[in-house]
Amino acid sequence: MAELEGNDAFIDTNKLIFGIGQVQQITGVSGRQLRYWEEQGYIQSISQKKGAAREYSMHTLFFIFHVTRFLRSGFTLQAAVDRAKKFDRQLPVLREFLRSQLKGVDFDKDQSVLDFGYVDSSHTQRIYGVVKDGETFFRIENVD
DNA sequence: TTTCTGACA
DNA sequence: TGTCAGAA
Repeated sequence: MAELEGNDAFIDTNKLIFGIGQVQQITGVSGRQLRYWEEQGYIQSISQKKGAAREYSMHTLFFIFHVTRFLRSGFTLQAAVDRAKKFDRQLPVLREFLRSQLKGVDFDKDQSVLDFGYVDSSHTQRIYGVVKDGETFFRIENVD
């Protein structure tokens, strides 16, 4: 089982800035909408002063992307934003859990196996997450 | 050329 | 929300 490398970031994602034109191309949201959403307080641009060109953080870009997904699902703008915010709060938790609990990933011919380590402190069982044929499920195995 | 604000449909 | 005008 290969060990997972440390998660030290090589790129400071906080320095990845996007202009409104780039956001339009990437998310498909029009500049008119982006300005309106900001005016309504749904999104924020980096220090939006006077007539200066707006700049968006990568985090905001992701947020906008998620809002559009919920909009396509039929939610109102307000509801889509609420959903996106909720999703945003979940990400750090998911990342923390995976970073600390995922021990490694094995790739077999017909399946991928995620090693989540021991089930408890007794270290008698190990739990795996399996991805096979488009399905996902857990598997617990006794440790020799 | 791109973006900004304001305004009209 | 799209689009247009006039100004950075």
